[in-house]
Amino acid sequence: MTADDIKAMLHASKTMQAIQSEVENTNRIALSVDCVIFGFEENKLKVLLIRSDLKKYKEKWSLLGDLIKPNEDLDSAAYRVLHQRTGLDDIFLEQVHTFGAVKRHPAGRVVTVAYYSLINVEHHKLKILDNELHWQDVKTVTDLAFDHQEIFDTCYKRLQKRIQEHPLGFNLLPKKFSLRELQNLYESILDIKMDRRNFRKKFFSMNLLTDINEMEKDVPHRPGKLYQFNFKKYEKNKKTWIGIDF
Amino acid sequence: MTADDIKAMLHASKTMQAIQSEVENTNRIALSVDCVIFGFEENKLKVLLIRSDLKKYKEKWSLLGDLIKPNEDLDSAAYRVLHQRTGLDDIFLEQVHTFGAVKRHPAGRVVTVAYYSLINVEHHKLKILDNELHWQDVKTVTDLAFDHQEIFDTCYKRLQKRIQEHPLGFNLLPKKFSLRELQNLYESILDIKMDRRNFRKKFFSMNLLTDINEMEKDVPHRPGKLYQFNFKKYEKNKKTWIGIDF
DNA sequence: ATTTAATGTGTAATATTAACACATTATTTG
DNA sequence: CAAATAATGTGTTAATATTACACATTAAAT
Repeated sequence: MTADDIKAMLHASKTMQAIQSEVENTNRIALSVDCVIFGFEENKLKVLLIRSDLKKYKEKWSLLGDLIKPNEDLDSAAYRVLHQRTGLDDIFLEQVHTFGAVKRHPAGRVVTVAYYSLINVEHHKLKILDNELHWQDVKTVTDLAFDHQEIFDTCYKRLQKRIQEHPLGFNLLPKKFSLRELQNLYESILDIKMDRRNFRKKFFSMNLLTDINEMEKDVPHRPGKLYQFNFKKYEKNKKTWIGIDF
Repeated sequence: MTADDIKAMLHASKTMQAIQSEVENTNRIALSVDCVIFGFEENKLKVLLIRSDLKKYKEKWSLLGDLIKPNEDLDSAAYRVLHQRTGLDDIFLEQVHTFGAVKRHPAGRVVTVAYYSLINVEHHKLKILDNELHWQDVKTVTDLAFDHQEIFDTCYKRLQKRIQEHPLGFNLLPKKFSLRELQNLYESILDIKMDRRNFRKKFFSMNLLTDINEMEKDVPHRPGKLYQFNFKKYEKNKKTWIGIDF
């Protein structure tokens, strides 16, 4: 579509002109993205938080976010925030919900699009030198700044749901992992205990794991086998996942 | 929080000032809501569409939407659009996804928050006098204006998923309905055939239906019993719903 | 009185999920 | 080097949930 096309369209439609005028003038709103960045460390599900900008919220932590630029796609903005903070590309990212209460942010009307992402903590460990940032156990996240607690809760619930429907968990693990690590991951995310035999049976029956004939090293007990995630057969296994009720 | 509090905060934080300035000036974007309004009529799942504003898209249908006002909550904007078009209050509404590609709308940068809603067609039949509006069978929705096809597809998939997890379907039915109507609804939404006996067994076992001791009237065959939806026991039945795989 | 088009009902086979225990192995400790 | 430790690895049975399937019944229409 050329500029002339657009002009022609605009002249052709009164309604359209009205929209155009509104778009240009009064009805614009600041838009941001906020990312709930999950990582798995020390057998705990953690979230990356930053000290709040505002004096009033100085003691509180908040999610990582930024304003969306006028020429930037939503997802690009979310990726930008992630890349800036973690140095990682190619990150799992899912849009969750848009929060737009008029008074949600003290700086004025800011509507925010919330994403969560799953990252492999090992891959970017060196990047968090900044002491404004830290990884926090999700179980202890209770009082974030602004409406970020609500955003976090919503994203965490979404993750809990998704992980029972799709094999997302692998994004949080190193390339090679043991079944214990995998089960710990699920147990941390869902905050439940699972039966080891049934868990193993389930994953093996789904053909998602490739046995790479390596063993764990430097563990103070009998080492377990290491596996890799096998994406190939995933599509065939959409039906049931981990049989956990909420 | 008083105005002075805000002022104090703003002076206290350089970053905050920067945000404030950006919020006020350059980084604002037009925001809209678009609603995929579902209705159930003649045993078909339908969607309410409006003829497109734009000359270029004159032959195409589009979703109902409007710009969000600077002092309006997101959900309020969606409710407003629904109320304006259907005259109904107290409508089932769920936010689905926010679409924000820079070039998604020919009128310039407009980010849109998509909702779907479920309405009882009987309740508002009289309101659609406007010939710019019509109900269209979802099966024939193939070429909407702008990116509305993508929005529609996303919302329809969400509905298909949700209806297997929660008892939303009742929002589309009259207060009293037969099991045939209920099953037709599920079959239309999911675009599958279901076994009648198993369907009935499932719903009865969930204690969601109240037998009101009335029968269908004016049907050209043996009339069925009428039921009402019973919300009371819903929370207890979160686990399984209609056992359909995707 | 017959045809029509639906309602209403139960059981058996299959698949999935849940519960449950013991021998094995590498490491660490005494 | 023997014992203790802390994990891995493995199979079966019971309970539950899902699927497949057929015939008598009823009210209205012809």
